[in-house]
Amino acid sequence: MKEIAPKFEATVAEDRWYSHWMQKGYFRSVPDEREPYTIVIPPPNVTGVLHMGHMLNNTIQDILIRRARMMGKNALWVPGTDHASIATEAKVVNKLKQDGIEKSQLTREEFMAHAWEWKEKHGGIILEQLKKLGASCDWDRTVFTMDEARYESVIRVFVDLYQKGLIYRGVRMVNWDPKALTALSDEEVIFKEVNSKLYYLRYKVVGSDDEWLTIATTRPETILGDTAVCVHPEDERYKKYHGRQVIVPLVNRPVPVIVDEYVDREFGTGCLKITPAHDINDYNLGLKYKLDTIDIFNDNGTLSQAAQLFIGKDRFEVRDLIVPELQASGNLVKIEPYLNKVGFSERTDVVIEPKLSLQWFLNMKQMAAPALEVVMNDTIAFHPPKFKNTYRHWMENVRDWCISRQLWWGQRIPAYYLPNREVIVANSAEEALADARQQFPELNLKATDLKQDEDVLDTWFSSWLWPISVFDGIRNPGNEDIKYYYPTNDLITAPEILFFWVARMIMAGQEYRNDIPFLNVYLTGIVRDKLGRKMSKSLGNSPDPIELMKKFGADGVRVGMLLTSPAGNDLPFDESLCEQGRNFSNKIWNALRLVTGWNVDTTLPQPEYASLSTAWFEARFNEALLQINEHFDRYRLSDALMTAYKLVWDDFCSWYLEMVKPAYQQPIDGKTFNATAGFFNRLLKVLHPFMPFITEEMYHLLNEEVPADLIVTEWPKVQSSDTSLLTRFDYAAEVINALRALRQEKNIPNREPIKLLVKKNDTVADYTFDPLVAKLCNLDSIDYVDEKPQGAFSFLVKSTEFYVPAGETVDVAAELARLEADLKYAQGFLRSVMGKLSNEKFMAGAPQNVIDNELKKKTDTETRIRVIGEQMAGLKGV
RNA sequence: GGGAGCAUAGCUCAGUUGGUUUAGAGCAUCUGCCUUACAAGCAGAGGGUCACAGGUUCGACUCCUGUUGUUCCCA
Repeated sequence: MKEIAPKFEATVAEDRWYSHWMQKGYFRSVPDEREPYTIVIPPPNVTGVLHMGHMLNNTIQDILIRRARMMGKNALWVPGTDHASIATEAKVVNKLKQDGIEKSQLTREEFMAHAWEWKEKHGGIILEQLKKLGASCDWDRTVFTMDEARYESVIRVFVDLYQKGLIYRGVRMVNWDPKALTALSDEEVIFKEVNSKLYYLRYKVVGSDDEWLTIATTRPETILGDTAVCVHPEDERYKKYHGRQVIVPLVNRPVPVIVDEYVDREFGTGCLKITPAHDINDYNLGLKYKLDTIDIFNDNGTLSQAAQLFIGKDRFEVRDLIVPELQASGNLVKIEPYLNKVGFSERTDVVIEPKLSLQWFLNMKQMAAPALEVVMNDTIAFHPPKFKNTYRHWMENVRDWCISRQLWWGQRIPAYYLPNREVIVANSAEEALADARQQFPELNLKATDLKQDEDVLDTWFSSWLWPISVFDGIRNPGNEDIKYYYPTNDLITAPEILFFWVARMIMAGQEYRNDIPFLNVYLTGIVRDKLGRKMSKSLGNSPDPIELMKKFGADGVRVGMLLTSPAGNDLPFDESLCEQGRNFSNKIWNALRLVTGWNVDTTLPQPEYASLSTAWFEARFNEALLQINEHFDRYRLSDALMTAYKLVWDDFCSWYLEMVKPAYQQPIDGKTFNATAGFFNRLLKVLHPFMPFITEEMYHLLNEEVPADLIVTEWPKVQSSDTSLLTRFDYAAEVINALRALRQEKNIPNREPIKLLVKKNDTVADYTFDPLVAKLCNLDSIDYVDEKPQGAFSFLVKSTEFYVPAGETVDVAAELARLEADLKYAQGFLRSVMGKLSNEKFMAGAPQNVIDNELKKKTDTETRIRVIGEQMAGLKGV
């Protein structure tokens, strides 16, 4: 007998076990002869702090890793962080601003020094927080997307793809962030509905006295860049203007009326102004009709010289200023309220300005085809598979990837410009110089003649190499780690980055390893609040994960996160989920207190009820373990957890422990105790991936001598057992439940023993569990009778009648009402069975086993109806 | 506007090639219990026209069509 604290002190135990595991090096993995099991973490941003999305995502990864470790695999979970160009640079710029320093005052080198300082100070916070959660990452392998190996890998890949002709530089319409002063990828633009206005403006037709074309626009300030207006070729209203010119208001520029089917005749007036420099569709029309392109904006969103008017003023200020001027000039027809979608920068939240600029692009077509193929043919399995559709849609319509960003924090593009405007792409300035000298010996180039591109690469251009670069597989493709761990097994991430991360990793894998980067992609949902809103810092609707873990324990929170989050489904988070997790911790803790509190007397023989109980639980455990393994194999982690939860709470605690529990202050026999402790150990193993801390603690409390810590013990194996006990137990459980209900209904206290009489009808009675029924229901005796006894309460299980002799009079009316309800149900059920059996087509068409089953239902139900009828007759006859 | 997904109990979800009772679980709700591991608990109970309308089939939550609602992606 051992004294166990009445409550599990989560915080203390968590710190203690985590450092113990670390000190023992259990998370460490090096290649050996075992089968590897690998996960690379989706690297969190260095700017980030742990949020609920990370909690969900990393809990899942830890569960998979811990189970794999227990299954004897060489399990490796590689941690690391992402440099997050835009977000980090913004943070550093803000921080400097607070210190009174403008980025523009600094050299690139000075700024980078500040940025690294910031990273060293704040960049590791999130990894420390993951340790609180129990994340069993191999911390010795922690990497960063901008550390030396990763930086160099990115540069090499850029050079390689450039040499393969897949990277090119071109003028394109990009999403320009006028605050961050950088181009953004399409994925970094968030469209929001905005209440704006639709301005109707009339343009005078050249060579007419009073003929006008009226256009509708949400951006009147952009008319300064107009170089055409466009109408639909079939639009009767405008046919007479084909080939004419109109005058752009205020700047009085004559522009052509062009004709194209792109125009939506129903929208606005059916007449569209064309501003090729500031709208992607207009840009394409501009290319098609060789229109002039007038860029009226500066990089910071103010108007440029080219606009002629309002020079230097902000675009939104100009929108307000230009309207009265248009009114004064007689060009404003009307203004209507209008709801439209406007793109905002994900990082700075300013309105995106479509802008023409010179950027670096990666051609995606060629790489997309094989990447699509491996997903469609399930070489890489998506969980759940419904995301294959979305993936295909994107991959079939893939567009070139703008990989340059006008920032400093990131991998600087290794392109070097020569005085003659030629460009050399090389791994280093030295190589570039050598290369340039060879190509242009006449220039007599010095190192200072080469000017490196000012821009850096998109952060995803380093993330897409992650499963390879964490093992240094770009620089050293033959190294032991990459050969052993790649391809990795499972990737756990959110569907929202399926394209710009997952798809690109698949492409990079095929390009640089000629192999997929992972076998399975598990897509988590989004953690939402009760109102269904995405949790976000700006809404302030996200609980602090660290506080949650303090309150409910890391195990409780892990269980809470998993309870209602099947793959691919959003998780409507509520603290009560963690509370449920905490309650479960408390439940198993108390079960431990019960079992360790028993006095064991090895001289005692094992009672019959106890040997039955252990045989039954053995069968039940194996049945559940089989299901749990299946759920894991199918990545149904919520279901695996729920199966374990019910196995522990219902089967082990509510049934089994009550079944074997010795009488108050009585000792338990050694055989039963050992069996119980054995079950408990196996249950702890099954729970360990979900609740690592409390299970490790309990494992040590339960066992006097622990050969190995729970974290590295073997996952239980399914053993053969007497499965017939399961159905026989279910029957006994029905009897027990009926007896408990009877006691409650008739107010018979538990401590008052009762007698049970059994009248079997047709079916052979099963005596197996009689000793247990007797123990759990405090029965004096169980007797089998042929005749219905008088003056007794009765109930039916299947078609067997059970009687409990009543000390008082039986409420005949109540008993009859209950039987009447039973009868009605049975009769209704029989009707539906008979409906099938009397249907000739059913008899002809249904398979034999289905027909047999219906026939069995028929005889069973008929017997039951007969028995109920007899009971009712008996009651009426009294 | 184009595409995809989803719709089962108050909530979150299972329901595996159509046939194991007249559809299950967890939570929540209600009723009774401080019974000696656990009130963070125990013992029970109620709760669903499987979104709607058709169709295929001996048989539909499951397959097909349409409608409505909803979410996401793309424009």
